[in-house]
Amino acid sequence: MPSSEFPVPPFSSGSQPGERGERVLHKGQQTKQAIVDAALGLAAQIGIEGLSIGALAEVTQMSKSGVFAHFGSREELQISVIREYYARFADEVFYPSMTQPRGLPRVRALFANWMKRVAVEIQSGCIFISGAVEFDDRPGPVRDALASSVQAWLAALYRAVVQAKEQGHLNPDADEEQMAFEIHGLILAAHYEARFLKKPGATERANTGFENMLARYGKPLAMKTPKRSPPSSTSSLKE
Amino acid sequence: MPSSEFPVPPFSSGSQPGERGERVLHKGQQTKQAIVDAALGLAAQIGIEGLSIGALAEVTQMSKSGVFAHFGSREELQISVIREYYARFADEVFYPSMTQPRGLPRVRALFANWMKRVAVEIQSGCIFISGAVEFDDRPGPVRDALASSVQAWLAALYRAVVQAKEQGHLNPDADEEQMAFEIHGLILAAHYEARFLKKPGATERANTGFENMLARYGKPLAMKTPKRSPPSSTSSLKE
DNA sequence: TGCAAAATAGAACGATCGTTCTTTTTTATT
DNA sequence: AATAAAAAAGAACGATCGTTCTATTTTGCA
Repeated sequence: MPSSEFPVPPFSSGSQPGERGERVLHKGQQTKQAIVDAALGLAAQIGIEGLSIGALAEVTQMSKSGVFAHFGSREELQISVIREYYARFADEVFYPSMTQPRGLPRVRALFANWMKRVAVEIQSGCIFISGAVEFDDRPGPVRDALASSVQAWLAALYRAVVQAKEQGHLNPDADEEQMAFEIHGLILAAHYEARFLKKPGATERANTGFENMLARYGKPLAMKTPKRSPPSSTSSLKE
Repeated sequence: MPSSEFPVPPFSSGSQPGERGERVLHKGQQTKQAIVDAALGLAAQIGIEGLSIGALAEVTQMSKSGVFAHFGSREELQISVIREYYARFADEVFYPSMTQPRGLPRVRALFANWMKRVAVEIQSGCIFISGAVEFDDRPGPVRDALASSVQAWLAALYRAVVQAKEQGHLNPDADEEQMAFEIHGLILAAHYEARFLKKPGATERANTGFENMLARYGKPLAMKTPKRSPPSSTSSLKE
């Protein structure tokens, strides 16, 4: 029961064909993957709502109905895109950070990897941000997939902060939820000012803000004397 | 030359009819105002891009062409909405804060009034946020109107922080741009977590973050001895 | 190699979009 | 009250949207 896992993809997935037992890689599934890839790039730029089957057919050099047949509805296409985005986010940000030891190092890694991704998304766009705006007032399965994805990620970040405090890397009165909130704010501000306002130096400001935050919440330097760290039952850095 | 003014509305307004000399209030102008009002409410919910003339005609009980005639194009309608939103933002957040004395009190007022507005926008939506996402990749006059509006506001916030440092209310090595950036992040995080994720307590977290920030950047308590404040040439709180 | 199944294409649907043009109604002024 | 101007309505346009249905092509397996 490894608690370090990124929560099981929080999608009420309608039993995706081909994800279960079958070993044969049918042609349809690989073109479907190609469509999702193209849709992801398109959705990052113009948003999940802006995603149209016609434009997607043009990009993939297919017919509208050919594209459509793989999903059965636009909503299912949108959810597939969110699922793919979620998986990549986990691969690029979450899992690499898990190689770092629990506590502050892992929190730092999560933030650093997140920022590395933000630097790219300043050009390409971030679905978790644009989607939040598009679906904040629009209930339905797409919104649910989006919200549960974001919540899974923010929960993972929060858990890492909690562990940092447990490890004694943070001030005992540090509020973990508050820290996660402020980190989130730094990312959002960087994205806003860089991608929309095209203001330079936004990512550096986010990094500075993160360091400032750690200086505030981190163990005060006066107490930096190495006292015996409480031996964690499950030692080492695995989880 | 009052430098405290919210910058002249940064719109390359094509000489709005009726805004100049004429005293007579023609019927058309007041229905146009009614349309803009309705459009503002609609745009806050579904976004500036989601704004459609058909839906707007339904809300205002008019014909599509009747609505359209007042603007000549959808873009001009969108810009009118942004202009209106900008004016209301100035009236609700900026001008009331200017009654506070220059320095930290005014910065606090700006943030407090901003948060007061955010509390409402969590229900109704914020055009400066949704618009940023919608137009971060879409050049044109609408984007220009939006960006210059946001920049004018952020510049006003920045100026207030600079003044706070000038007044000796902040640490001498406090970075004003960094502070404005972090404040912006707090607002964005509050909006994101409250409006999209429906997580409770987001506005309180933003307030806490603001206080934390002031505790970090503010004058250290040790120096709290009331030294003669440098007499400002233009005394009092007017500007 | 043949043949069923899967994958893709093509055409058409109703709906909505912004916009244009024409006609009718309302307003403001003499 | 008459009249010209302004405001609003109505109808239609081409385009795009998601979706459905049918036909064609491609694939994978016997």
